Amino acid sequence: MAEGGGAGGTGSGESLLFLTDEQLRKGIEAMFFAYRGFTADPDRILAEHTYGRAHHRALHFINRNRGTTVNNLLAILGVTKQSLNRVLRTLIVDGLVESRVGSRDKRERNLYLTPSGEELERKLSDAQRDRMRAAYRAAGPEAVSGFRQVLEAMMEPEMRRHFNARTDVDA
Amino acid sequence: MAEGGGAGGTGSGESLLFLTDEQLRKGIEAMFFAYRGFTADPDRILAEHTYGRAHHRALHFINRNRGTTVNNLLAILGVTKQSLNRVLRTLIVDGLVESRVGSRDKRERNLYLTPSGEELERKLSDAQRDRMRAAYRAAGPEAVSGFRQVLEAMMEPEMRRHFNARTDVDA
DNA sequence: TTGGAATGTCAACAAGGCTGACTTAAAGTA
DNA sequence: TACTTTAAGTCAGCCTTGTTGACATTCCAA
Repeated sequence: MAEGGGAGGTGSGESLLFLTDEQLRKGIEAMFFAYRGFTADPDRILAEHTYGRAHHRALHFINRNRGTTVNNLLAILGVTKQSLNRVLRTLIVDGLVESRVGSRDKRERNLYLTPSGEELERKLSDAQRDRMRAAYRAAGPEAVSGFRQVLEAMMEPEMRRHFNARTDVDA
Repeated sequence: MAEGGGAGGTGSGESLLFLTDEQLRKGIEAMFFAYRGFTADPDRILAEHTYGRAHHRALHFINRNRGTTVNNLLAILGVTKQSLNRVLRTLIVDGLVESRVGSRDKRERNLYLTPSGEELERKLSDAQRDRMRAAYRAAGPEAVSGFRQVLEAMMEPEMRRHFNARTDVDA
């Protein structure tokens, strides 16, 4: 199965045969429907807290890049600072995120989750990981590898950089 | 690789070993970053037309299910009728979508793309398929199969039904 | 003929994007 | 030292797209 399906290939593994319009459109729809499933569980939890997806994203990436600066978070999330700031402010006021003045550069703010911030992040993350785990199990390890390869190839180069960047910078 | 990695398995192919917290979190981030890439090209085109993603989705699914009813579209898109109606109205006024009274049931409206609706749909779709094609090529046919399997497993059952439903109902 | 289904519309609201302008503080530089 | 740049935060206003709730119309079917 790995190489020669049968018909098409010239032998160099180009395999253009499966890239039909229909195949590509099905891939597009798969992304659309799957993304809805992907966000469904966290969305339900967030609604109980009057938070939205934007809060989830902030919590997620602060947790993954502890001590990250606002500017770095901006680059990862790809939104304007006004938009992020609105979300960040509520998280800070609600005591889920702590903003510490940078030690090296005092203009910067380093962001951390507080214990209750970690608690909500874990709750959201648990729900999302449960679904991801179930999907991975259903599809099997080989499928997971392919899944990751296609997703990575689909990213904008700038985002791929962030994706592959070392988490847990801390410094 | 498909079966015995080495360590973990009891032999019954459970393969729990790769489902670490880190693996799952990377999968989550991959979905996030990839979805941004997935929508980036159509978004740029839509901005020129003062349309948004909601318009794109409507055009896409009307094109795929020609003659679909509003109710069916509602179920596929998973939004309220008021929300869809706002988008649909602008597309009808702008002459991209035609709404015909149902012949069997005159309460229903069957939706079709007009020639200019098809033109915009194709433009958006071309851009999105180009990226999908590039990702598929970069990852290879086996990866594509895995990609599709994981995405399908991630959908809500209701959405999976729509995903697997026959397109081009027309009737 | 009456009830319910499908559609459409109005109003009001919220989340979360955006732009633009501006302030403050710190750091870098000429 | 004086000027410029950078990081962060804020205010105001706008847009899209989602939500509820109320209500009118049409028309099928019991």
